[in-house]
Amino acid sequence: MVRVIDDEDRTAQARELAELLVRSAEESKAVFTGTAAEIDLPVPLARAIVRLSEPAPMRELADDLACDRSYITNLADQLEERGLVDRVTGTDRRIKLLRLTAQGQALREKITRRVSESALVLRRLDDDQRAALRPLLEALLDSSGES
Amino acid sequence: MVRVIDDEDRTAQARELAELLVRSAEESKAVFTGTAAEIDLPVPLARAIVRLSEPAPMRELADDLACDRSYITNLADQLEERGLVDRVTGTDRRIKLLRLTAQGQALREKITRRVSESALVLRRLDDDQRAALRPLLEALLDSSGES
DNA sequence: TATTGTTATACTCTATAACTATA
DNA sequence: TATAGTTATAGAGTATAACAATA
Repeated sequence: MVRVIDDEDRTAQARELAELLVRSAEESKAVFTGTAAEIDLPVPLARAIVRLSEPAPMRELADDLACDRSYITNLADQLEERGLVDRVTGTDRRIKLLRLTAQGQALREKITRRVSESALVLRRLDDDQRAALRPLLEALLDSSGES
Repeated sequence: MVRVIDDEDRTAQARELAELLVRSAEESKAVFTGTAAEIDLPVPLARAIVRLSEPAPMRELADDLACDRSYITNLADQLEERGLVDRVTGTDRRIKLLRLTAQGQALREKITRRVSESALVLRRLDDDQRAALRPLLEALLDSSGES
């Protein structure tokens, strides 16, 4: 008895799989959201802090977070108000680096530690499962085979 | 030579994996977003239409889409303006069912067909890869092992 | 009294366009 | 003239609270 998968089945199953994928990612993101909430920090600010492992030009942050420069100004203002970053003028005086304050660094460590501890990929998958998952996601993301 | 994975490695790799997962889902969602754009329909309206395979109480839709009842009213207004749904009073007269019009149904079919055709899980993974991916995502989502 | 849907309002996230300062 | 950041403004998406109708 040969296992045959016709196109209709395949499509229906693919849809289910895509939904699973999106839900998995959403649950994973929920861990981050929850951590940010515990710390009483809006998610966008938390995301910015995590990227600031070292001082970075605002422009660079805009590229990293895939958003407009003006929005980074907005985030920087909020982070500054909370005493979490300083703006440091660069040697090219047009550039401003965002640098975590001591308080900002402490918060960054807290966030990354908590997120790591509760990451779903750690809590729900074992080493083998993680090893199996990676190449599949890489194949999914690999745009070299783009149609 | 034994392959040892210490905790620090594991955490770093898990973070990478979580990022891959989120990016995969985002690319998958981008397919949906692109389809909605082609059809000139805001994403939330497209999502609602997809759920309406058959008439459903607004309340139910709110549960499905995990949002507030008032927001469903908002969506329903927009869908109605576009001639894509009707509001049908239920036998319990408090309830209103959202029902796709002929035009709405046609649009729904167009959306689901296009999304299926361009789904990343179909275009980038083969049958075996999809079969391997599913149980991993299920393990990730399985909350029975919740801590 | 509890539930469904509606209204008015407001908040969060993010972008666009025009601007200033520096290069 | 091109680039970095800023300002003012606007838009999308979504929620909260108070309300009306029905159960």
